[in-house]
Amino acid sequence: MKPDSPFYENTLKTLKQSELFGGLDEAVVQDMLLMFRRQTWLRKSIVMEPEETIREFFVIISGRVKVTRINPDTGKEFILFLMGPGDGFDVIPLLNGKAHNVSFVAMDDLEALTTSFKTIHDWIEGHPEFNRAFLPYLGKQIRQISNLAFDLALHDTGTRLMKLFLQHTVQSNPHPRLNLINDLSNEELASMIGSVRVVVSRYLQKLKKEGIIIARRGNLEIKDLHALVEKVEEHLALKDKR
Amino acid sequence: MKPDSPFYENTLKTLKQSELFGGLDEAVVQDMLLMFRRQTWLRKSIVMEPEETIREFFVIISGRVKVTRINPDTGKEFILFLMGPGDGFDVIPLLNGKAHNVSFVAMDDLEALTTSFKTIHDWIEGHPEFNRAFLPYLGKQIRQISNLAFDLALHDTGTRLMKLFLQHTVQSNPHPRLNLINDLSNEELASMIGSVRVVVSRYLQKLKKEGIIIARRGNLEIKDLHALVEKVEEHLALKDKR
DNA sequence: TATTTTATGTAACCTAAGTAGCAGAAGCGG
DNA sequence: CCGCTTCTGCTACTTAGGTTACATAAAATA
Repeated sequence: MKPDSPFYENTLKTLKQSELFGGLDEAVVQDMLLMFRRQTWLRKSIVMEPEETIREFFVIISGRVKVTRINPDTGKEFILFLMGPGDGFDVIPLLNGKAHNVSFVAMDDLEALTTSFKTIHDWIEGHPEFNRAFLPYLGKQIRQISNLAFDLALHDTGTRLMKLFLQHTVQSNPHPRLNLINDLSNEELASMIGSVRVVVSRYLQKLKKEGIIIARRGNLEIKDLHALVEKVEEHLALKDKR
Repeated sequence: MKPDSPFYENTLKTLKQSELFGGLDEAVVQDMLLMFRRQTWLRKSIVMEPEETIREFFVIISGRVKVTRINPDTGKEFILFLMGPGDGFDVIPLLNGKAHNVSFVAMDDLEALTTSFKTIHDWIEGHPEFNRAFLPYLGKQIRQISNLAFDLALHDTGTRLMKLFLQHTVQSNPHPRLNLINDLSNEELASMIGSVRVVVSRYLQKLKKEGIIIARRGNLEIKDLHALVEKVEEHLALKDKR
């Protein structure tokens, strides 16, 4: 992407705010931008399949991407995590050059930067300072995935759903906001916690009746964050008493 | 550890065979050994708690370590993974310096090298070639954990148990060997797949009756690997037909 | 060897969560 | 505006897998 591109300013701004590139000198980011090209996808289109994970590297400028695997036998989908503006993927094949068995699917109309894997590798070699952001970023992802595994193994579906909400809640006035997941369908929420639509719907009804959340088609809101936090803890505590 | 230590030869040998240090020049490994000290633990003792994960780094010389988290409310334990000789821990706090919410417990009498986090950090800075082994090692762990999460979300308990066996099977004559998990109790197998003892026991009985495994107290063997592989696939395929 | 501890097998029972099916509501595209 | 598709809510039903309990077997310890 060249500095005279109509998208240049906006792209640069997004990168400067990102966790992965925000800490670098602006000059370095500008150098880097020269190696990327801008590309767009429509909502619901597949950005990358497993075999391609060792060819191209992407950085999201706008829109969301889900990282999923599907059980080929039941057709059931599981979303490993969601990514938004500033996130880069796929970082795992960067580590050992082997393809990663997941698909990347656009959840909104998507705008991303893309470049070949080789370019990224060369660039990392030449800019060791990048590791100061890259390694912690990686660390955060590993923790997130481990937590997901623990939750699946140790908590029931209701608890996992509430924890999902808490994880994506950011404080703001007058109501806390639900980052990244506020407009997901019950179906998609279900595939983030390893469950199915009907069950998620059941729990959502309960939470609505208790006045903890507000949920309409495509709009989810935390009404009473305090109660939600308490309910997650209490739920666990109750089990304790048995 | 100094070269005149009675354990020196054996330790060096283990490191040279390990994934993490095997690729380094012997001289470099010898340098590194000077910074570590040897320490031992009894079976079942706690090697490290979450708060300590940013203080010391360990490399296993002999024995196994399980990486676990316990649901404080139900007491249910989940084993994220097992580590054996040559494995190093904890690598995750190395990435971003934050404590990792897991405990490390010795499953056998354990012999490990240990050094301060700072020493490791300094050493990594000074030996960038270490990254050539470290990053792929990290990649392998992330994949393993992701697969665990997918399995928990997408497969039933029986399938997860069989997949656990397959993952730890290494070809050898006359029978395939079950690496790392061949002597685990039903209880421990259960906590590796997010289930409970009774259920694992049920599935083990079935597999025994079908002549696929041999299981006695503290000794698990794959009798018919081919049938096991087939059963995992068939199991999935059956579901498909429904 | 006797005694205690720990692991396993198995049965009866219970419940969370999944399946199937349908009606109504909301949103979308023509 | 109308028809079509996609979501949501809800009911009835099924089932995997968790809980509890106890007897037996194997190992550890005295």
